[in-house]
Amino acid sequence: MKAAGPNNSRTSSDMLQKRRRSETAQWEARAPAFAALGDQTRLALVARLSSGQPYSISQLTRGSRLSRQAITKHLRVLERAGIVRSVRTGRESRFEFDPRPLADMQDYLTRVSQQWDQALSRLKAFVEK
Amino acid sequence: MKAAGPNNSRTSSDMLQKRRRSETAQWEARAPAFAALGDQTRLALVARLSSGQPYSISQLTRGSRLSRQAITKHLRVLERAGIVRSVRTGRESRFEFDPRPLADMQDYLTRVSQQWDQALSRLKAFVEK
DNA sequence: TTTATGCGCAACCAAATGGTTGCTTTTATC
DNA sequence: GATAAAAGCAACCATTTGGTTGCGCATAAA
Repeated sequence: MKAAGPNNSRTSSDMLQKRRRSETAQWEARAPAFAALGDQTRLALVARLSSGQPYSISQLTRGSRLSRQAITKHLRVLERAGIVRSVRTGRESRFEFDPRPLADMQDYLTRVSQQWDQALSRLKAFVEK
Repeated sequence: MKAAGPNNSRTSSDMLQKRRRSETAQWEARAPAFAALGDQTRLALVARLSSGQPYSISQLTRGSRLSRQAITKHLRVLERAGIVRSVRTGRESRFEFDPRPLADMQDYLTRVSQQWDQALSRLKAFVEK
């Protein structure tokens, strides 16, 4: 949160690091989505909303031991991450699921897993040669 | 963080909620893994480590503008989530990737997505009838 | 038109997070 | 044995997070 200080010996080769940074640029955007799912309550909310039906805040609160405002805060976190949309109808605001950020996360995970699998098979090929 | 207070009207039907809670028990365990990836720096670290090679803390620090201790803290977060293991060899401790928690996360995401897809196709079938 | 329900806003709080700095310890290297 | 490198430990700090409470405002229901 503070700015970077010294102690870092930033003087070394910078080209490779720049390249690595531009490669990672895509991933870093997914961090908020992962963070949004980094909480039990939110995981449960998403699971519930993925059933297709939209739910009002009060409805979602009735299923939990937390206060309405706590649930509201969690929903806003999910909303900022784009995982959920709120539509106000009458006096209640209903939340509905949006699967798109989830696909991005899937993407990251499979990419990482594939890279790992490839590394493993390279190792295996080398050992078995 | 505090305990739950009143304001919650916990007096209503409890059977369904208990059922829902036992269903969600599996997911909630995944929250720490999601949280561990909920940070740019950690996403980049994981991507780097998934190449198969283990890296020492200093090596990983050289690729970043943060201090060594900051990187260390991030690595410990990943380690607590089981995404990464540290093996001390000589004076350096090398971190290596462990893909298993990632598979669990994949599992959650595909489950949720599938539930969503099923809901969509039910809706479609209903409309097209 | 009262009354009840659903929600938003704001203040407040404790704990967790993400970062720094300084110092010590352990292990290589000269 | 002296020096340098890698890592650990601990204190400190500001900000974020996850929760509460109280109150006011719309909107629906009696």
